[in-house]
Amino acid sequence: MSPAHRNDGEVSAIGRAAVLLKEFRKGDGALGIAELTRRTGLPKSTVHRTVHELVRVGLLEQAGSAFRIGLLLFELGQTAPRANGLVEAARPHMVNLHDATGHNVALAVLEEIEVVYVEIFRGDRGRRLPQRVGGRWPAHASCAGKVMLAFSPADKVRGVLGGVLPRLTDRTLTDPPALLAELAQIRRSGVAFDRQESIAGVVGAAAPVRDGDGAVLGALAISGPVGRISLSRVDTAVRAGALGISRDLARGASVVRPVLGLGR
Amino acid sequence: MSPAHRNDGEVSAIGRAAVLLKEFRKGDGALGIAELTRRTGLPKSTVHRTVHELVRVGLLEQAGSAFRIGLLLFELGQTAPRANGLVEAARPHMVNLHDATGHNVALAVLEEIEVVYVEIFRGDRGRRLPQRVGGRWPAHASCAGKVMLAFSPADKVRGVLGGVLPRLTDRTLTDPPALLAELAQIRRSGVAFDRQESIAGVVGAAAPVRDGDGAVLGALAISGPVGRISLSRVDTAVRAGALGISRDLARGASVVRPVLGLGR
DNA sequence: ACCATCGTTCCGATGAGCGGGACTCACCCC
DNA sequence: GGGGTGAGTCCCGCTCATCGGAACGATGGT
Repeated sequence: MSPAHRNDGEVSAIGRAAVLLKEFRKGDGALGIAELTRRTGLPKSTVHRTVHELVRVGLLEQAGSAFRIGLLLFELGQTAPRANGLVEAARPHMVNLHDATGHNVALAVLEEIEVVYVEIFRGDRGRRLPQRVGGRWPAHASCAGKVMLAFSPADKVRGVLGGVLPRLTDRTLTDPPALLAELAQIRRSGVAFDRQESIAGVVGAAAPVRDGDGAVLGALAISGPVGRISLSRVDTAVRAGALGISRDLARGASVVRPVLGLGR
Repeated sequence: MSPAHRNDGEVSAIGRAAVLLKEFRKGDGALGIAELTRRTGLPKSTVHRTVHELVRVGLLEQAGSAFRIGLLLFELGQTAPRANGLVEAARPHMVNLHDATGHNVALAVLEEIEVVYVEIFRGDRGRRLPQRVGGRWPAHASCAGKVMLAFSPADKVRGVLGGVLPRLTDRTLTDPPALLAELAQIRRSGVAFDRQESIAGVVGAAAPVRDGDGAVLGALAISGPVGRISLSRVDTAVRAGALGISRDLARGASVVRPVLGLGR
């Protein structure tokens, strides 16, 4: 009822729980009740009750008087199907690319207006890159994101362009017409480049990974420090890698697990 | 109020949500409303409402008329702190062991009466093993579980012995006194063996991984098909590997992230 | 045309969740 | 010692979101 609207429109108990869980994405480790209260703006007693409930069901775990992600979440996250089949098919190709180039090799999927990295092999100089497996990045400011947007239905792209496009570097494309032109160009060439649009001093290239029906499931990207990486050379490598993954996905057909049950 | 008690004592909305989420651990991919209703025993309309709420907050995602783990869960699972620092420290040592032996190399932590595998490198013949990253296994029927139990406080062990100890093979230790004697022996030797106690035809050895204070954080295990793996030889390798990881953990001290922020 | 099974929607009753506020510690600084 | 600050915990009356039985529409196999 307060005129100021909440973070999201969270009314349900589950919504509040999700708001609390999301605070742990930033990877700050363990958080206390007061810290969560401050960050979420929820009433302290609500945070207290909800967090303890989350501990009871195993989604969080208690470490002293602070709380952190529980192993149940780790367990559930490992079974995320969209990531799973894709990563398994991609890994060998990613290793090859990583060995051959020595640069950062990443696999990402598109979620709303952001990309989520599902696997990363870091290059020699890549230890300091902020991208993490499971982390997010604005789609318009990443070659992986741009290539996935380029092959997305128009309404999805419109959704991205509708919001504000954060400017991460002075080269980030934040102008909708410019971005649309770039996407059209990517659609023609089949590859997207990041020319210091995400991080100053870092460039990269990305190509789409498709399933047997041609639908784009994700993107393979190679990136590295400007000067130490040749985009024209990486261009073909990343295309070949993405095609290889796509072919394996089409052959393996069943994105379903090849694992045997033995329940539990 | 029904005399028959539910699966767990779930009364809260969060509890019901967790019951639903746990159904996805088995890795069956996408589940429909009716399927979830059947498995959980919850009323259909409750399942419907709760699942759609979970989709709204991003914990699940909708694929046609079925539902599956959402990327938010993948993301949260990746930040599970207990697993994270440990895996990062362990990975190089695990790769070495894997290259040197060609057998399955696994890293596990203890949660209640089960182990959770946080990283696995499969050996040549290991494709068919049912253990998965993020999967669980009864602690008493695994060398990794036994070695962690051996160095756990007595009341934790009592909790394990209190319940029923499932018999996975005809060699599984299910007799509390026998198991206690085994744990004492492990405490003396510092290494635990699995002599076809978890899976017929598979043997292995495990050693504890400790932090700087000597507290046991997890266990490193090597396993392989009986006959193709020599326990006496693997014994020393797994001890050395576990010590190496422990040393790196103590040096790296801060189990905290070395990553730079760049929020979101 | 029938039946089975799916997902969806409705709606009255109720109790779980809500949250303001009070409480208890532990700690630090006058 | 006294007073402040900020932590986690607890209480309790109000109320609104949750609950779940039941009805509904869509689908598809026989």
